[in-house]
Amino acid sequence: MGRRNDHSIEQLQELILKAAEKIIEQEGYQKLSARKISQEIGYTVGTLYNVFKNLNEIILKVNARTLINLHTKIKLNLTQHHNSMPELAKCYIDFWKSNFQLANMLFNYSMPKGEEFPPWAQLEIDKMFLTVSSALLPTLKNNLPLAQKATSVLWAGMHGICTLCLSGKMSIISLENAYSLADSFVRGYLDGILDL
Amino acid sequence: MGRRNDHSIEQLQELILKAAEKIIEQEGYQKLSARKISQEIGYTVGTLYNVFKNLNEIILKVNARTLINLHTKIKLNLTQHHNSMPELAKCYIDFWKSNFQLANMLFNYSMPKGEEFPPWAQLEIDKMFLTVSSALLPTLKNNLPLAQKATSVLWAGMHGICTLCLSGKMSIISLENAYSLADSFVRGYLDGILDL
DNA sequence: GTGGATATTGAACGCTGTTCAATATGGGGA
DNA sequence: TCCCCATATTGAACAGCGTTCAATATCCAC
Repeated sequence: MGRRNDHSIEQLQELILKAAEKIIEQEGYQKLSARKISQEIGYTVGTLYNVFKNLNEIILKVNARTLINLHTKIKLNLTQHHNSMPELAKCYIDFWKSNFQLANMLFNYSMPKGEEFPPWAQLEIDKMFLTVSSALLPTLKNNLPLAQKATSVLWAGMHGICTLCLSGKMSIISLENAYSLADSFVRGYLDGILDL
Repeated sequence: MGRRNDHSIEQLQELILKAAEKIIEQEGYQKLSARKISQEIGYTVGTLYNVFKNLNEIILKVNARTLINLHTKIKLNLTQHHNSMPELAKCYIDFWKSNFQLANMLFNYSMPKGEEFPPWAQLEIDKMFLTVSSALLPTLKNNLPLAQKATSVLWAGMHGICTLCLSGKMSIISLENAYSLADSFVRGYLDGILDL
């Protein structure tokens, strides 16, 4: 068709990422394909590769958006509920519930062999860790190493609960008791490490 | 080539599953392909489809083997260490470390849309749950509902720790402190729920 | 020895990510 | 106003994917 100039590169980026997110939420990230995206935005495959290096880069950018989205929700929840970890756990489950496919991709997508995780992604994750560990610090007698370890454990634990509950792989762990498990986990663990 | 009769169907099954496991451990399950398996075993693709319904079925059978393997290790560990949960946690991490790609597939592979998780897979998982919750029961004052919930939490938590540590996605949660996190988690949580 | 049963093949189909020469067009200069 | 060139856009091409199935080559019973 030749030159069209309907959209700037920035607009195309946004179109592509929005389309990718739509497809992922509808069909899962394994079903995402370059041709589907291009069809969705009314361009052909080639255009995607003018705007992004490849599909991997598109997925990374979508993950970055999901991550920032999650971080924003976490910060809001912490201020609203005065750094309550049980409340944060609920918030985390809610995020997984309403963004299951995107959250799934965020944590399960693995780089093609040879490629390295981009530093900005690590940085964003580290920032989120800092947000949580700071909120946790007062509860744990301002013991910083303990707060960091607890953050890791809480994070990994909530990740496990959400993954297993929402994937439906463990019949015993069903969605309805995700909240109940998370509550038992957060309260039990925080209570336990204060004793030890 | 026509009829060859080098191997019985059972032998072919074993050849295929062994080859699949080899490829998965080397390259990850996303890189598994029918043509790679067939090349590995010295047959052509068509033969795979005489023995198994499709690639999905092969993956499920590999997962079943991994699951049984894990269950065996768990049972052995529980008897060797007198139902110690911290020891079981170590055992679980070790299993993930030495079978990372297979464990990864076991927990992350999701069925093609429309297909349902086979009942025998659910059954095997439930059996493993029972093994752990039975071992946990005496520690928790023979409170069965509590033991079941605790098993779910411990399971999900260990799953999260292993996933995040071994995928290397969280720079803060590194492999070296997987054991340390797991220990804090198991001891802290079990101590905590006895208090609450 | 021969014929039928069947294990094995491999080409074919429609999908995938990615590349890149060809092309059609918007906009600046004359 | 017209034209030309820079370039945004295209779509055919390639290799690889899962899956199917008609053709085939071989084994085994008779």
